[in-house]
Amino acid sequence: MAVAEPENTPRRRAPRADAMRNRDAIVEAAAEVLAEQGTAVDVREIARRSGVGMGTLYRHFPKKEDLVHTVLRKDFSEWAESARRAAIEAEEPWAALTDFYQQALTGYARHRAIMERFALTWADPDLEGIHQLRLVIEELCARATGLLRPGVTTDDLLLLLVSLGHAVQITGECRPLMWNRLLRISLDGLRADHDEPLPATPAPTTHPPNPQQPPR
Amino acid sequence: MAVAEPENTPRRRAPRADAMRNRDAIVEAAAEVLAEQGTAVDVREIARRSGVGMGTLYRHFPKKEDLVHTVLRKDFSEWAESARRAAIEAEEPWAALTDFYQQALTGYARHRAIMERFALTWADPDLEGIHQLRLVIEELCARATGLLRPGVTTDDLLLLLVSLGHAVQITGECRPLMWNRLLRISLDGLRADHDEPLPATPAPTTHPPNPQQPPR
Amino acid sequence: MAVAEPENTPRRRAPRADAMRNRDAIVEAAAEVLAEQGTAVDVREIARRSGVGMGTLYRHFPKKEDLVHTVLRKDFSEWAESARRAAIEAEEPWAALTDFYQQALTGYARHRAIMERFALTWADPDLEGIHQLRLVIEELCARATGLLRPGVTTDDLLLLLVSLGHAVQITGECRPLMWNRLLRISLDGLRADHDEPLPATPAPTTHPPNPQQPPR
Amino acid sequence: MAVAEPENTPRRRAPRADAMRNRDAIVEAAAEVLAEQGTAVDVREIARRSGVGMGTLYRHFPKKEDLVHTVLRKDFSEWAESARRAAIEAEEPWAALTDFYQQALTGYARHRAIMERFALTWADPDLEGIHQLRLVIEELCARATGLLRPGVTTDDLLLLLVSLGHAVQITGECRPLMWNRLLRISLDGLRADHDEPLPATPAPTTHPPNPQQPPR
DNA sequence: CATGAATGAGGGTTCATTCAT
DNA sequence: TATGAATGAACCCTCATTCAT
Repeated sequence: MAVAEPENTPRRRAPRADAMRNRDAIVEAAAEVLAEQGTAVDVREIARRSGVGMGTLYRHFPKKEDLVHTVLRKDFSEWAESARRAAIEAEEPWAALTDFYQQALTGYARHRAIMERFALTWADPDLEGIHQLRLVIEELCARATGLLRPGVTTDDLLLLLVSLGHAVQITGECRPLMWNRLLRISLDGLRADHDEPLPATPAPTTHPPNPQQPPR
Repeated sequence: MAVAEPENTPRRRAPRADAMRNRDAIVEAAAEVLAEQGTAVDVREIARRSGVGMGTLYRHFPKKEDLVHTVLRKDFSEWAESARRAAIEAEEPWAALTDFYQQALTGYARHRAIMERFALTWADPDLEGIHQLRLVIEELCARATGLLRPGVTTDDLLLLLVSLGHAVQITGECRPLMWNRLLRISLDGLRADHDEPLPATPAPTTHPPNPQQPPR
Repeated sequence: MAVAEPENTPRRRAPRADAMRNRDAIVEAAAEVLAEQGTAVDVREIARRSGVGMGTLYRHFPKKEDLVHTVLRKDFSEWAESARRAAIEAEEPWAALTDFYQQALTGYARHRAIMERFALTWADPDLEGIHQLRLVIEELCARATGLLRPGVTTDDLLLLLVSLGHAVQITGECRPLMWNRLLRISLDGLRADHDEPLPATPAPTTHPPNPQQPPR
Repeated sequence: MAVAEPENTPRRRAPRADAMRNRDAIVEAAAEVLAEQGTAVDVREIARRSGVGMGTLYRHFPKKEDLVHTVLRKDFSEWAESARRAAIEAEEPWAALTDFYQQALTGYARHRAIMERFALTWADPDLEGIHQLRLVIEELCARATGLLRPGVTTDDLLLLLVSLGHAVQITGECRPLMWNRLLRISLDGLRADHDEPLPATPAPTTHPPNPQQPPR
C-alpha cells in the first residue's frame, strides 16, 4: 500500500496497491453504470467499463449483490453525509427540510440503483447510509416541529422521498423538473397550517401477499 | 386455391367454451402474476399457473407482450371505467378527486405491471385505458377549479398518481395504508388555499441522456 | 355417434362426398403451398388455406409426410403424364427431347417441393410419377439414339433435369429465363457431334458420409 | 471433435491460445456440421461437436448467422483463392476453365451450406469470396474468348456452377462422379463450335412472386 | 367425423458465476 | 493475482402432432 511501484514491474511489491486501484476502478465504474441502468445491468458491462477482467471483479465481489451493496453503501453514505452537512448548515428549519428534498431529488434521485434499493429498504435499512438518511430526516423533522403539521413522522418524510424520487425517475429527460411542482405541493401539504390529523397507520400486518384483484 | 370467400360464409367461429376458458385462465393467471411480479415474469410461470402448455399460451398470445398488453388493457380499462363512474357519481368536486386517488391507490396501485407501464407511458399513453384515466383526471381537474390551487395541471395530477402508486407498492404488505398519509398531505397541498404559484416546467428538452453523476 | 342429427341436417347421405371434398381441398391447398414454399411449410398454413381444421387434415394424412407424398404423387404423375403425351405427339426425336426439358423447366421446376423431392429421389424413385418420368426420358433417350452423343444415359438426362431445375429455382423472379441459356448449352453438349466419350461413373459406393474437408 | 492440433500442443498449457483453439474448434465443428447439414443445424449440435458450452460459442459468435458467415467467408475465400491460383497456373485457357469446374465440384460442391448460400447470393454476392469467385470466372471467361461459344457470360458460367454443384450434392455418396458427365456435356456445349446464339435473357423484372402453378 | 385448441420438445439467445491460464 | 474465456440454466418463441368438444 505504501510501496512505490517502479514502472517496469519488479512485481513483487505491487499487490495491495494494485488491488486497491482495481477495486476502486470497479466500484467507480459500477457506480456509474448502476446509476444509469439500475441493478439489472450486465456484470460484464461493469467489468468492461472498469477495465478489469471478470475474475478480478469477482475476486473482489464474489456476488453481483456484493458489488451493488458496496456501491450503494458508498453512494448512500455520501448522500447521507452531504445531507447531514446541509442540515447542519441550514439555519431555518423549514428551509433545511426544503433544501434536503431539493438536493436529494436533484442529485440522487436519478440514480436508478439508489432508488431501486431505497424503495426496497427504506423501512428496514440494510445500509448504514440509509439509516443515516433516516437520522437526518429525523432531525429535520424534529427541528421543524411546529412548522410541520402535527403527526408527521420520519417515515412519512422518507416515504415521500422515495415517492418523489420515483417521480424524478419517470419524468426523466423529457419532462425535466416537473417533479419540482410535486415537491412544492407536498411540502405545502406538510405545513402546520394543515391541522387535520393524518390517517393512522395500522401496525405492520401480514397481508395476503397477492391482493391485486381489482375491486368491484 | 383458397381465395376470398363470398360473403355468405358468416364463418361463425363458435368461441369454443373450453378455449375461452383457457384464454381466460391465461389472462387471469397472467394478471395475477403480472400484478405480483411485474412484466419480468417468466412466460412459463404464467403457463404453469394457468394450467396450460406453452403452445396454448402462445396460440392465444403470439408474443409475451401481447399477453401483457391484453392484461394491462383490461386492467387499465376496468380502472378507468370504475374511475369514470365514480367521478360521475360523486357530487362534491373535491370529494370526487379525493375518492379517485383513494380508489386508485387502494385498488390498482399494487399491480406491479400496471404501475410499471403507467410509469413508462403516463405522459404518452399507449393504452386506451390510460388515456381515459387521463380524461377522468382532466375532468376532475376541471370540476375542481377554484378548489385546486392555481396552475395545477392534469399532468401534475397524473404524476402524483404514479408517484403515490409507487408509495403504495413499496409500503406493500408491511406498512399498509401508510401511503394514505402521503395522499392526504398531497391533496392538502393541492388545495386552493395555497396560492403560491408552482414552479414552471421547462418545455420538454433533449437532455444529455446520462445525467446520473451525483453531485459532490 | 350413429344418432341422427336433428332436422336441418340431412347429413345422412353426405359423409363420403364431404370427406372427399375436404380431402381434395387439402390436397389442392397443399399443392399450392408446397409449390410456393417447399416442404418446410407450416402445416397450419395448409389447413388454413384449405379451409379445414388441423384434425381433418391429420385424419386424412396422419403425418405431414403423408400429405406431401400424396401431393407430390399427384403432381409428379401429372407431370409424367403430360410429358408422356408430349413425347408421343412429338415427331422429331430431338424436338421431343428439347420440348420435354422446355416444358419441365417452364412448368414444373418452380415447384419447390417437387424439386426438393426430385433431388432426393431421382435415382431411387419412391413415387410412381418419378418412375414414369424416368420412363419417358428413357424413351426419349432411345428415340434420340444417333442424335445424342454416345454413352448418354437416362440417368444423365435425369440428373441434368434436376440440375437445371435448380437453376430455374435460383434464377427465380429476378433472372427469369436465364436458365434457358443453360438448357441450350446442355442440349448442345448432348448432341452426337460430340464424340468424345463421357467419363465413366464408378459403381455406387459407400463413401465416408462426411467428405467436406475442402482440398488444400 | 477438435482436431488438427499442431503437433506439440502441451494441451495443459494454453494461455490465450486456448481461446483461439476453442474458436477454431467451433469454426471447425461448424464447418463440418454446416457442410453436412446446411445452415439449418441446431447451434447446440455445433457446441456439442466442438466440445464447448453454448456460452462459449456465443461469446465468439454473438449470432448464429455470425458463425455461419465466418465459416462461409473462410470456405468461400479458400475456394476463391485456390481457384485463383489454379487459374494463374493453368496455361491453356480452356484447361483453366475445365479445371476450375473440376476443382470446384470435386472440392466444394459437397458443402451444403456453401451451396445454399451460393444459390442465394450468386447474383448478388454478400461475401468477399463469392465475389472473387466471380472475378476468377470473369477472367477465365475472358481468357477463353474465341474458345467459348459467342455470347456466353460470366453469369452463365456462375449459374452453371451452382447448377452443377447441386448435381454434385444430389449424387452424393451413392452416385459419385456422375456429375462429371454432366460437366463434360456442359463444357462441350460451351465450346465455340456451337455458333447458334444463346437465348436472350430479359432484363431483371419484378415478376408476380408466386408463379408456381404447374401447367395443365 | 370435423374442428381447432392443446401439447411440449426443441431452437436461438443471454448472463451470473466459475475456472484455467 | 489478474484475466477473460467457459459454463449452463433459463428465457422467449415455433411447430408437428394429439385430443377434447
